[in-house]
Amino acid sequence: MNKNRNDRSTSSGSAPTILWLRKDLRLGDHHALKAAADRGVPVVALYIREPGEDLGPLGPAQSWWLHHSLARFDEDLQRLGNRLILRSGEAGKVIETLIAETGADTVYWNRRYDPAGSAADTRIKAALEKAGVAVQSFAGQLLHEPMRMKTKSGTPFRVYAPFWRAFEAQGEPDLPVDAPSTLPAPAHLPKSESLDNWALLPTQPDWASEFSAIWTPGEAGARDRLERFVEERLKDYRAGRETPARDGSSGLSPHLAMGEISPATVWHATNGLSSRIKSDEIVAFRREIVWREYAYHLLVHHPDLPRVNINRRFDRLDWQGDEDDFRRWCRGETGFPIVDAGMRQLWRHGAMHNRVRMIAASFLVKDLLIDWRRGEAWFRHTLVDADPANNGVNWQWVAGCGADAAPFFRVFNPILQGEKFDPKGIYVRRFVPEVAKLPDRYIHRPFEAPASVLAEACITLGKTYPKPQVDHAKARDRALSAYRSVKDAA
DNA sequence: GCAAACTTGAA
DNA sequence: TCAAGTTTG
Repeated sequence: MNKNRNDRSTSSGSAPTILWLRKDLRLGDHHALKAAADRGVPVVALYIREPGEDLGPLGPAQSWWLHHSLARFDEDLQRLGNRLILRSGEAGKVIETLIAETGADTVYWNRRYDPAGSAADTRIKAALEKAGVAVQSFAGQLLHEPMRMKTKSGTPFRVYAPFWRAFEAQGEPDLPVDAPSTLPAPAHLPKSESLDNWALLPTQPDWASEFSAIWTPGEAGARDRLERFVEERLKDYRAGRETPARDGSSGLSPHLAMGEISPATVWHATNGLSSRIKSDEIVAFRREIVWREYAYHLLVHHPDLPRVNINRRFDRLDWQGDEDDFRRWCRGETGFPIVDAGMRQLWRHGAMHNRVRMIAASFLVKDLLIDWRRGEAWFRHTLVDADPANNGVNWQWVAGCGADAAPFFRVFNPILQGEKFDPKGIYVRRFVPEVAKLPDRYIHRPFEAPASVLAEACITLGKTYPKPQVDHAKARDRALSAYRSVKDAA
């Protein structure tokens, strides 16, 4: 710990390290933070509100999350004897300014992998090094570096299964590193902007009112969520994650998206449990963690994937659907209860059950024939777990224009999917109370219920609950012919 | 160059 | 049963 200090003492004394934090607001398993602590000089912990990311600013749901995450992280830093410094502006300029203010001679950060972010980092690193500042970047947002994995022929993977096998062949991911016990601050802390002035919380305060009942942003909340998941839900993961009413998923995605917990921490929390929990369940969960790795692998090799069809043949697809169609989907007024339940859960909770995401997304793309990019944008706006890689990759998967060669005729039937995965309508009734009194038999198809049943359930279709936006069978045929024409044109 | 394989389906 | 077409080893 003292070695570095002695090395530097002749030139720069105890010039501080700037620790630039991004979507890695945690103390545990944070390689840049650990390395900064180990230097034994004061650390300036910096978070920059940058003007534009690739896809524009964070959506309002994730901005709500960021507000609380920054506040928690500042509290955590205070326990280590430090504070979080907030600044706005173009990152390179902000760091230069802060170097001038503090006399820092070193900048550390954890790498990011979104195309705009990593390109910016490369530029900033070059500029700082030219100015004589030492810059070091660290891994930690992913289990393995996404550019490292290659097929036997040296190309990037396009298909998940072989990617998974190659991932497994790399052996266990590195163990997480511990949080440091102190992180000394400089004698004079640089000025910080005020978090409240950043106005990250929604302007309609009632919008996010339910978020805080469900989510606890911050590292402690993430670790608590992980612990409870491993204790309670992992043993029945495969069935639980397919059952919207039970929601057996881990709920870790927003924490991972903000870097409040590292994937290595999550991975290794599922080690050493084999006596209590079947290995099939653990593998199933790990495969989901590795899907995130795979999404970043694709994003690195297809930097425009959030906007551009990976399979360019789909550029010619003749999308339909008007503003009103789109608005009804956003609001959960499609007339298909499972879709509406999902879209309303999204609005109320900032998240939607995985199975229902597929159903709702398929409905937008196939039944309404609306461009997947509009759905992607809405999800980015409303999801607390919006992730530049996952969101684009999964929308492209649903739309059929992604890296995999899924059959184009796979169209989810919202009625059958509802009956299969929410047979008792528990999930639907929770989010679509106006159909709650329907018997199970009609809960996913109110438009087929006899008049007497509707009357009994106090439903007037078109008034108390919407008529179905499309006839699914016809919509399916329309989608198939649109997709077929793209195929034939090739 | 060939065979096997491919997250999540519908009728 | 149907019905694609590419990726990977």
